[in-house]
Parts: sequence; C-alpha cells; structure tokens
Amino acid sequence: MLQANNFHHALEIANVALLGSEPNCLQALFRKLPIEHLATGQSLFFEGDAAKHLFEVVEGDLRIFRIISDGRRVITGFLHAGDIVGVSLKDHYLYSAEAISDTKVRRFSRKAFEAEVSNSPELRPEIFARLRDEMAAAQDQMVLLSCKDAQERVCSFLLKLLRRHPGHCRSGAVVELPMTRLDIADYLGLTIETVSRTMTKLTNKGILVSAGRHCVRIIKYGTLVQFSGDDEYDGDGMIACAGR
Amino acid sequence: MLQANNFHHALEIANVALLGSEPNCLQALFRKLPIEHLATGQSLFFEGDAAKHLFEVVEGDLRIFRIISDGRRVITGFLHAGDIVGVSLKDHYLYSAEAISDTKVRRFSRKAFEAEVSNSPELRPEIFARLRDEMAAAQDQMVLLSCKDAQERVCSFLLKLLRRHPGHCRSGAVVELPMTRLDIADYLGLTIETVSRTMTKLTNKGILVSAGRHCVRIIKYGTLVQFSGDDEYDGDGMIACAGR
DNA sequence: CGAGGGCTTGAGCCACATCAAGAGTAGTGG
DNA sequence: CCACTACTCTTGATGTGGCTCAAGCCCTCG
Repeated sequence: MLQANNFHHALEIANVALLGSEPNCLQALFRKLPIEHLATGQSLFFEGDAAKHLFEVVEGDLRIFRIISDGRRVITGFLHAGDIVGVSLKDHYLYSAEAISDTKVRRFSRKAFEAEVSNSPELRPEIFARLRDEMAAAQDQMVLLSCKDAQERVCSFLLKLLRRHPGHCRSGAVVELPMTRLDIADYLGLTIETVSRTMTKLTNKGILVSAGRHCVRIIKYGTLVQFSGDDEYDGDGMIACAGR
Repeated sequence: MLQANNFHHALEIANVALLGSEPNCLQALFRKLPIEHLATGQSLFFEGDAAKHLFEVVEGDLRIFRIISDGRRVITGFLHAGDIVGVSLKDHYLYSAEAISDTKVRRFSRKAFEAEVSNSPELRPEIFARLRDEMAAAQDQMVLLSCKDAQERVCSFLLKLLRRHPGHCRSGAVVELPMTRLDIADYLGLTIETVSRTMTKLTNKGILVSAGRHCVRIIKYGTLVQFSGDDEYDGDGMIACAGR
C-alpha cells in the first residue's frame, strides 16, 4: 500500500544518523532526508495502516480523510507545505492521506522521531504547539459542522485558506483552491451542488469573482468575514491569521 | 471568574513541593492536591481566560463548550471522572467548562505541570496518549457531524457513553445521562426536539426503554451498534471500548 | 473533434428546524 | 403534605435549507 517500501531501510539509517545532531527545530529534523514525490491523486498512507512514519510536506497539498461504512468520504483536513502529518498518531493511522496536487514530502521514522523528540527539550514545545493547533482547528471545524449554514461554511473555508498567507487577508487578494469542489464539499459537510450554488451566490453578491476553476479573487473581504459567522475578535489576537 | 482565587498561592506551593517526587503517572501528580467542589451549573473556567491551570475530574461530569457569535452554544465534549482537562491548551482556554452535576476537581498549576512533564520521561507518553485520544475523539465527532443523520448521532452518543464502562457494551445495560436533552442536542448538532423524537422512536422500535429522565436501559445492543453507522471493526481492536 | 471528468444550474423532495402547546417533574415555601 | 412555580421534556403542525435526481455546460486532453 505504501509506496517505496524498499526505500525504508535506507531511511532508517539516515534517521538514526541524525540522532546525535540535536536539531533545534522540527523542520531541521527532516532537512537531510530525501524528498519523495507524489503525483496528484496518489496515496501517502491509508487509514488503519500501521503508523510507521511521519511526513513533512515540502511542497504541494494533501487531503486527509476517512471512508465511513456506507462508502461516503469525510475530509477532516488539508495539509500544505510546512505541515507535518503524524504528530497525533496512535499505532495506526486514523485517516488516509492523498495528494491533491503534485506534492513533495520527506519521510521520517516514527520511532526515531519519538526518540529524537524525547531527547530534545527544544523540540517538545514545538510538538505540543502543533498538537494544540491541530486541536484548535478540530474545534473550529466542529463548530462549523455543528451550526453553520452553507454560506457560512464556504466563507469560513475561503478565509481559512486566505489566512495561510499573512497579508492576503484583504480585498483584492487571490485564493488558490488546489482541491476539487467534491473535496471542498466533503470537507464542509455539504454536497458538491450546494458548494457550487453557494459560490455562485457569493459571486452574484459581488463578494468574489471566479478566476478559473481553482482560483477566486476576493472583492469584499470585510463582507466575507461577516458572512463567515465567526466572532471578529480572536482570543489570541492575530495568531490565527499568522498561519502555523 | 475563576472561583477560589485566594486559594491559588497555597496550591502553587503544594505543586512545587511535588516537583521532587517523580510520580510515574498523571493521576499521581494530582493525588496530593485538595479537592474543589463545583455545584451543578457552576463554571470551572471560561473560553478566552488565561489558561493558568489544568484540572483532574475526580467525580462528576463537565460540559465543555463554545458560544458563537449569534449566541448559540456548541458543546465539543463531556468530561467525566478520571479525565484531565487542559492538556491541549494554548495560552487561553479554547472553551468554557461547566459542571453538569455535582463535581469534584483537583487543580494543578499549568507552569508546574509543564515543568513536571518536562522532567519526567515516564509522564510524557501518557500526555501524548491523552492528546491522541482527544484528537481521535475530535475526528470521530467531525465524522458524526459531517454525515450522520439524527438517529445515527443519538445511537453513536449512547454507545460512546456505554463504552466508558467496559462490560456495559451489551443488551440490558443501563446508561446514565447526567446531561440535559439540550446538552445532548448542542453536542450532536441537533435540536432538543429532534433528540427527544429520536429517543422516542428508538423506544418504539424496542431498542431501549426509558428509566427516568437521566437513565435509559439498552434492550438491543446489536441493533444500536448497527444504527450508529460506525464500522463494526475498529483499527485498534477493543481499545475504543476500554475507556481512557 | 470527440470523450470524459469537473462544474453549474434547475426541479422536487425530505429530514430536520421552527413554532406552539401541553405533560411530566423537581424544587420551594407555606 | 400539598399547592405553586419553573423548568425539562414530549408531541404535533408547519416551514425550509440543503440533498437528490437530472440535464447541460465547459474545460482538458488525447
């Protein structure tokens, strides 16, 4: 299932070699590892597989999702360059991960990672910070799914993408949507038709204009924020806007 | 807002005194601390407050929730005896916490807690395990809110409560529902009327019988599982059923 | 230029929300 | 002990947002 199985042994050795170096940030842990390439649609791992590795997303985007008993798919998040997947893993992956665009990742042995983190007091706060961010994102998503209507969900989603790039939180900014409408629908707990209709409505209201299938330009940022149904005030100030 | 503010200084001293003792499990950390009592409906802390403490629930139940801009409430979880609240906190509480029954808690300084965990290699895996469980629960909740219908939500909820007591996962078991219907509704993303109607329907189908306002007896456990819409198979075997 | 996949748009329907009333239960005070 | 009150829960009637089903459009790519 996991590609490049023959590759792992070499990586283990590379990981072990890193153990003495005491890197002071997570990214540094991964820096020396070879880059693996994923084509659009290719899987990184599957829900239920033994969780032997963590990954750093170097470039591109991934969707993480679960398939439920009736065959439907729930996307629980998207990952982008700079994100690390697997920090919150149990023995088995809780979800599947697939590339939604051409993507580059670095693979790290889970065992070596845990040893590394356990030995490095500098790294632990960073791990905890990422876990906390992940929890906060999950909370926000629960609020969205619990009680936002279609328009609020779509606006919240667009804002979330905007906020990944500080300085893009303003009218005139352009949002890239690397995922398909179906991905967005499965993430927002809507159908593809409702997402499409909602985008059209937002366009008719003059809040955004389409700029190709995977791109929209925000015309009225303030209105978008209002429509998102979030409180303007955020407990941690602008931290939510500064990205991870 | 937080009660017993005059009490904190003494606690800090108690916490510091613990630092030398190297406890080997989280519960042990809290064991020596005085118990604080919360009456039904009383708040433990509020969303946005500076997160200065963690709490161990010794007895009783809490709801954790957020109030959104239009005044609606989203309950993101319930806490029970043995749970620890605050492991995943940022500088400020992400949610409010209120007692839903008479509740006893122990309070631990966040700073001392972090020092303790940082000094104790035995404690860290336990912390991570709790964070992972919290993440897994959040994922499950997202799946529930994304695509389960009312009946599936209510059945999943009842099963979740049952699974807190190993051995109760069978026909004839009794489930305590310390929270109100409104709490359940706000947790499941439904209205109080829909929760009530769904419970009635399940009763009419012979799956459960009411045993007072805060108590139901499960008659057909297997059917309840089927109706919950979860896969029978769980990646980590019976772990999900063994409670925290 | 044709085929297939992704997206948009329309019509009708259904599950759940909303609105409204009434029944059951706990708590209070005389 | 009972009456009064307030709250929780249940049940019914009606409304509606988003889902389902269906068709057509628009890219992209061979």
